[in-house]
Amino acid sequence: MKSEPDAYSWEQLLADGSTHWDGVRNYQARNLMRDDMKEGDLVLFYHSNCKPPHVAGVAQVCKEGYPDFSAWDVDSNYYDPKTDSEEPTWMMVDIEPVATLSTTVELPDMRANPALEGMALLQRFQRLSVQPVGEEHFAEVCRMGGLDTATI
DNA sequence: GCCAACGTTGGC
DNA sequence: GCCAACGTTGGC
Repeated sequence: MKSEPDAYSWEQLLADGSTHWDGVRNYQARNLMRDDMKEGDLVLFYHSNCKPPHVAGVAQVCKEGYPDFSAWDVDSNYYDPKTDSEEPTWMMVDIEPVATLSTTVELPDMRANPALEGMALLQRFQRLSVQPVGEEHFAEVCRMGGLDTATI
């Protein structure tokens, strides 16, 4: 899951203890959160649009897909007037931190690692803010960050 | 700051 | 229903 650190950072998640992943307004990302993400699923928390972009920590899903109520909150930045609470269009999950990587894993290093070939994040112009990660890629990113997935 | 990709919007 | 215009994302 991607977040711009200025908007919502890993440090903020640590401080909050958990968060609603609200504001996703893309159908593909919505479908992943609604259909595929299950409680306990691990998540790479990625800081985008910063120098360099990097994975900062591992989180997990602590609440499965449910309506993103910010869509019908007129005061929210994510207000979507075309949707209503009767038939919610947008869904979110809640996540909580599991482990901070001892060293952040930077995008250029990920690109340089042949073991991560094919990872969605590394595809050119991959803008999706929620993406699936294969188990082996996940473990490799953790390893690069000094975290042994077996200990999670 | 640039710009490619891609999703969305709206005129026709 | 097509497609041009426009906005957003996000690496570089």
